[in-house]
Amino acid sequence: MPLQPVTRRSVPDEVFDQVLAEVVDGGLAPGEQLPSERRLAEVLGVSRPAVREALQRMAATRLVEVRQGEATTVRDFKRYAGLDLLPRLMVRAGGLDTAVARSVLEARLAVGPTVAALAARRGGPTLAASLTDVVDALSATDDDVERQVHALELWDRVVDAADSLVFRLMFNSLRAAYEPALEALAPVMALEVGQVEAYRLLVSAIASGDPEVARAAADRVLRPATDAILDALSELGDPAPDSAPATRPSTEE
Amino acid sequence: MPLQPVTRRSVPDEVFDQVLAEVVDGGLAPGEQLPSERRLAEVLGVSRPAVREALQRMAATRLVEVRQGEATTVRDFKRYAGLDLLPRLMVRAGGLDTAVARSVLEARLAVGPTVAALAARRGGPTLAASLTDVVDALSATDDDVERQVHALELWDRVVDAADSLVFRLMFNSLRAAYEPALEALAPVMALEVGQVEAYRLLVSAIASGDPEVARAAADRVLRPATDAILDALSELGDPAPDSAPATRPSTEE
DNA sequence: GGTCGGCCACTGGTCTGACCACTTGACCTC
DNA sequence: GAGGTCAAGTGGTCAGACCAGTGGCCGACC
Repeated sequence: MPLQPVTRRSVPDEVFDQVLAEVVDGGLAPGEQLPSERRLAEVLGVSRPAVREALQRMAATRLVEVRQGEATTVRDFKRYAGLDLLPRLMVRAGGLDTAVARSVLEARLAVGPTVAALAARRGGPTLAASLTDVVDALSATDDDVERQVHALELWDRVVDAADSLVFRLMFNSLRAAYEPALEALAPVMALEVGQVEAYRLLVSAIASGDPEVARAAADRVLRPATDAILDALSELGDPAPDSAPATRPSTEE
Repeated sequence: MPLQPVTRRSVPDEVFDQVLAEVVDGGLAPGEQLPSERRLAEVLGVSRPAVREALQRMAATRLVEVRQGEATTVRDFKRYAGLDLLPRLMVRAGGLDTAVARSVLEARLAVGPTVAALAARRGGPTLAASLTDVVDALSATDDDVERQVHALELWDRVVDAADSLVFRLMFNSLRAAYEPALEALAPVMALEVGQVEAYRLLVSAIASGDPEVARAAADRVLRPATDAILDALSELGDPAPDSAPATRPSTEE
């Protein structure tokens, strides 16, 4: 294997990940108190600023609550965490969390057509050409990874055309969860990104300016792969074999 | 006015907000370089760890890119920021951003019915009673703020019943943007949270277990106020009067 | 003259140790 | 017992130092 680039994880990143895992995987229940910054620093063998930086990021993500003079307490992440936490939850305990993957697909199927409809209503005169360019690029390659990249780019432009900040941010969050796994997903996504004709229909539907036609076309693009993967997921049920098992026994106090 | 609780903003918070405003309001374009941490600390009159903490949070939000040995550069927040940034974007430059508010309403109208449909499909036998409790509480008060709180609680439980993490996180993000403005929104939301009957229909539709009926009922709850507010927004157009004008002239380098 | 190499200035990364500000609860006084 | 006081522990902040990369300058070698 050709010399992988060295990944340098910063100390605060490391701390953040450890505490996050503890919170997300249930080692620390909501309401529980974290060790003090000094104590954590001592236990983890790092300086207090490093711990502090990690905890502040946790607080910014609404995963813990920190108040001066009191101990830092764990919040209920399921109730308060934002969509930005999605990437971290996709791969809980060392493997893909199938329940989370399922819900990503559901959300995609629900939101995609709506975005396409908005894009149809609001897209400017140059939109059609812009989208066609991307589909041309998509159809020009046989590589499933490249196709996924082009499909993402297509959706990116559709989202832009929809001119709705919330959908834009949702898309960004979902992409952030999706992109790291892009190569691993190539086999399962091949079905979707291979349907060049469906994409072309979507583009012309959006260009036509009819929201409902665009909505239906988007559904046609997304549904086949969504259904197929959902079926596959429900078949293999809960366990996620293959990958390494959980590695955090949470014996720590 | 009865002695508001003192708000203590931490130094890193303050720095974060300032840099964020600079990035979001366009004072710093994507690709531009931020001053060095030392320089920023000097200019802002705070310590370097404080600046550092703020910049790390900016990086965690994907608003800047920081690499050791190089200057920290601004990223295109519209392309990379996640849904968690929404609260900060709602009130750009001192007033409510109407374009953002519009898009929140659109998203709500698109996602709400889908969530209701999922809840109908997956809700357990105890769901109906749980939802009815909330609607009872909602109908028992005349105060529009309280009603909003109950409506939020209702949606919270519906989202729980939908059993889909992504929608859960979306809801959390949207709520985080919505809750701070809850009191200010009481007048405009009165129309929606006043329709007790529509909520009751929604609950029974979800309880019936028919996804499409639930979807329609949710639409009926959300659409009136959504349309009304969207109309009002498009009438008053771009300018947002009343509130204080922008206060950051971005003359700083 | 061109290129390679090292030096240097500058960036972020991390640590140490200190002090401030706040909360809590025990204790002590009235 | 009610009140205030105080000490201990928490997070908040700072100053200063050093480590670790990056990129450009510049001289030495080919």
